[in-house]
Amino acid sequence: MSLDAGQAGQGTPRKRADSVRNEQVLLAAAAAVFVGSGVDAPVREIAGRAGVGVGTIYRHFPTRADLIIAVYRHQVEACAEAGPALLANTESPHSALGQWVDLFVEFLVTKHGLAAALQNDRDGFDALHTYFVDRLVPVCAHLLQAAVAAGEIDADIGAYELLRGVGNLCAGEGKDPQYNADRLVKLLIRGLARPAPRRG
Amino acid sequence: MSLDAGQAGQGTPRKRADSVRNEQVLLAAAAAVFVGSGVDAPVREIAGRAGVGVGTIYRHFPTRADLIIAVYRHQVEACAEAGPALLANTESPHSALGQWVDLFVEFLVTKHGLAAALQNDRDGFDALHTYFVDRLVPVCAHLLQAAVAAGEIDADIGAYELLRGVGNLCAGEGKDPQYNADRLVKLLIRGLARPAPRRG
DNA sequence: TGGTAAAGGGAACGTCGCTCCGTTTGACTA
DNA sequence: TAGTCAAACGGAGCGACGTTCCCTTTACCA
Repeated sequence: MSLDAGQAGQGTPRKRADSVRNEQVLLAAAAAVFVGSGVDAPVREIAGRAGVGVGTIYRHFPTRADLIIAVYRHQVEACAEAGPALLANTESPHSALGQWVDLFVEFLVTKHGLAAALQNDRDGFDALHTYFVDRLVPVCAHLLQAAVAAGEIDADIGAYELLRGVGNLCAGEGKDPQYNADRLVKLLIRGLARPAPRRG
Repeated sequence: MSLDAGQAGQGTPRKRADSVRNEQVLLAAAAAVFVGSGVDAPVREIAGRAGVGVGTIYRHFPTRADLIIAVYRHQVEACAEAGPALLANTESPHSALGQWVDLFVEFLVTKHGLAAALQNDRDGFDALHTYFVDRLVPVCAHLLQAAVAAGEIDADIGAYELLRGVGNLCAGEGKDPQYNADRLVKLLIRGLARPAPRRG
């Protein structure tokens, strides 16, 4: 096994600054391209958007699966961190929940691509899936809780249940032009809202 | 819908002889290549095996889905016709059943490829699927019946059930090197056999 | 048997994933 | 601060692919 990584700060911080910067840029570019063109998007498109050469991509992510996995973890993390941030910056918790679910839906594109890319590696996929569940369910639960506390929604749905439902709504998205998952998800979230007290 | 095909023999038999011959050759070649290299096999490989140019393939089957559908129908038909033939030419009906299931398994490669190629067209796929069931279940039932009549197997399994079971055993075949569907199918068929009467 | 439209064949084009290697650059040392 | 050097970069280039285009061949009918 190689302990070469230079984060423990033994004597020499190995990673060059431009390298770590490019890795971040690549993850962001790949995420955007996946959402726009699917996970089968050409490598050159990702490189172009990131403003780097294709060689750089292959240096950081030797296989397409490596790239997808990295984007996936990156997005799980970003999605998880966005939850509390949205809650803090948005007046209504229910609205924050809606915005957060939008992020979640975008991210599902990568997740579904991941499943296709890891057909061979059931174990690897399962590991990433439990990571995904463990990381995001609490965030969603937190948002739900806040909305309940604010009296905006009822407390009759669980976080896992909601995420699972949204995920299922997005299954097969993009295949059938008749089917628009986004719209259905929006409706679902709107349906969570407690009816406003009648005025009169 | 186009009724252009020239089989009703109005005035002029439109189709040229070499055209129909090449179409048959192409279907056979494509079927063989699909089994050997999967449904994503290069067009040139199919053309090469058929001994024709790539242009000829595109003339007959403008899209890959067209080709796969045609191979699929062709194989369903061939598989259906092979049932009675095997029964007539093989001493033991149970053995005939085994050989027939081998054909069926080969054919499943195309069927699974079909599902992938027709993601957009759920209706088209469903139509082909019911065609497949309607055509092959009776053939399988006939083989089972013969084996039962010969006292080689028990009558406790239905044709649909058996085909479904074989189909499920073959799901995901080729992805995981640990998993060999062929072997399991063989075991399943062998398991149908009635134990030979004890001697002694 | 000759004319003709259908069918065939395959070179050629554009795109893709991926590699390879000359060039650039960040980081460490003297 | 200047010099050194390995790590990182970029993109031309390779081989393989799907698809098209057009010239050649051929089966059919009068």
